[in-house]
This record gives sequence, C-alpha cells and structure tokens, in this order.
Amino acid sequence: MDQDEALDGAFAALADPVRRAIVARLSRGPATVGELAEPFAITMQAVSKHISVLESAGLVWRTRDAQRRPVHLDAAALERLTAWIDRYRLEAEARYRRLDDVLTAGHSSAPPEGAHRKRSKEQEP
Amino acid sequence: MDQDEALDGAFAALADPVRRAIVARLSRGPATVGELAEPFAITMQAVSKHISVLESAGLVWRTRDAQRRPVHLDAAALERLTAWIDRYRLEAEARYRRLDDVLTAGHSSAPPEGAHRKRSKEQEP
DNA sequence: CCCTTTATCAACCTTTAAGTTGATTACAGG
DNA sequence: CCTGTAATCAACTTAAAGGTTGATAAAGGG
Repeated sequence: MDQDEALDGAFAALADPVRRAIVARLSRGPATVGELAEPFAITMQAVSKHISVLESAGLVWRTRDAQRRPVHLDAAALERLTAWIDRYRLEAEARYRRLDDVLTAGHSSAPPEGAHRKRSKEQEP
Repeated sequence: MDQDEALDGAFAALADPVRRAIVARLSRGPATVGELAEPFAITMQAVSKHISVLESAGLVWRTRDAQRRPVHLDAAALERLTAWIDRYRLEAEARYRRLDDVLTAGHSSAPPEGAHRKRSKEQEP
C-alpha cells in the first residue's frame, strides 16, 4: 500500500516555501501557471515543475481552458495530512495530561503551558 | 522568527517514512535511539541522523539518562503544522461551499462528496 | 579499573530535487 | 493563415539528503 508514499509526497510538497505560497494562493480560488508564477523571481518553468510536484502529491489538480491550465487546490488532500498529524498529536497530548494528573495529584492549580517539559524526570543539558 | 524556515524543516522532516514512524512511536512515550532504531533495517547512525533532523525541525527534544539520550515528541510543534494546513484547507472548503450554494440554488438535495470537481465549469481531460 | 553499552562524529557515496536555458506544442484571434 | 501567448518538454548543473563504514566519546556495571 502506498499510503506511506502518498504522505511522503504530500509532506515533501509542503516542505518548500514556493509551493506553500502556491497552496495559500489557491485556497482563494483557481489560478493559471502564469498567475501563480508572477509573485516569484523564478522562471515559469520552475513554477510549472512545482505544480507538477503538488499534482503528483495529490494536493492540486488541473483543468483546461484554451491554452491555459488552471490549477485547483484539493482540500481533501490537506485534510488527510491533518488527520495523520492529529492522530499522534492527540495521543501525545493525552499522555501529557495523564502525566500532569499524576504529578499534580492533590494540588489545585492547573499546570501552565509546557509544564510537561519542566516536570520531566530527566534533566535538560 | 523565520516562520517559513520552521515550516520548511518540519514538513521536510515528516516527508520520510522512517521519521514518521519515529514520531508515531514517540506519541506513545519517550524512547532511546536504540529503541527507535530497532524496528528498522538501517544502522543506528542513520536513525541518529533522522532524530537530528526531527530535532532541528523542532518536532522532538532530547534529554539525558546516563549514556542514553531519550527522545521526546513535541506535540505543540505538530499543532503548528495542523494550524498552517487548516488555515488554507478551511478557506478552500468555505469557498467550495459557497460555490455549491450557488450551483444548487433552489434545489433540495445536498451535494455529494467531491461535488465541486464535477460541477466545475472547466472540463477534465 | 577496565570493558561494554549507547550514541555521536567524520568522511564518503549515490540519488534526487530545484533551478537554469533552449526548443516545442497547442490554441486563439486578427 | 500565421502570429503571439501559455505552458510543457528536454538536457544540464549544483546542492542536499539518506545511507554506509570506521573511529571516538561518555558513562556504568562487574
């Protein structure tokens, strides 16, 4: 199953400021390659490649309008990424909370943000 | 600071199946480098590098316990990633809904999943 | 004390990614 | 038509990423 490869591609696609800017722009609506390239100091060929990367990652899809190729954002693909992250984030946060419960047992004040670090048994460098 | 570079590093860090598996494991609690390396068919040095990548990305932090270096997941860093994605995902979804509202105006049935694609004005290949 | 465990440092190899320039395709409009 | 516009294809350069082996450092247990 290439569930893994899908995540590889999608996260890698977002690991580039140009591609993230393209995603941000597309969240407001479709745009052509030329429009997407305009804000950047790189060639349209380079932007075209970035779009191909986003498309291979399943984050965008292309249509056709004469010689233009409008690019569209796929929100569902973004949702799959947050789903992956949240699965582990929530698990970790639940664990923190259980730890804080134990460590603050019998006390009244709620632990401050980031308390888990300072309350850890191990020492920092 | 450089918001962009932080996202670069964090997304790039998750764009690797080994590092994602490490994150998944750490969501259940801290682990040593040796423990983290055990499931993989690569050397501990390679895993150590992966952990350095995750640490530079701010996704994990290390403590010290004798000659061991337990690694801990930073859930807040994961939260920053979902925050970035959701910002644009929600914007795009809101736009879809407005489009569907227009295109289904006066009709009673709710649009099916993925309707935005099929209802687009442009044609697919 | 030494020796074993745990992990990092260092040098190197190979593959891939981002960018460039130059040529080519596809389509619309005068 | 044929000209201009929009975008992709192709070949190449450079830099970085992921892996390896081998050596080194730091800390405890016998």
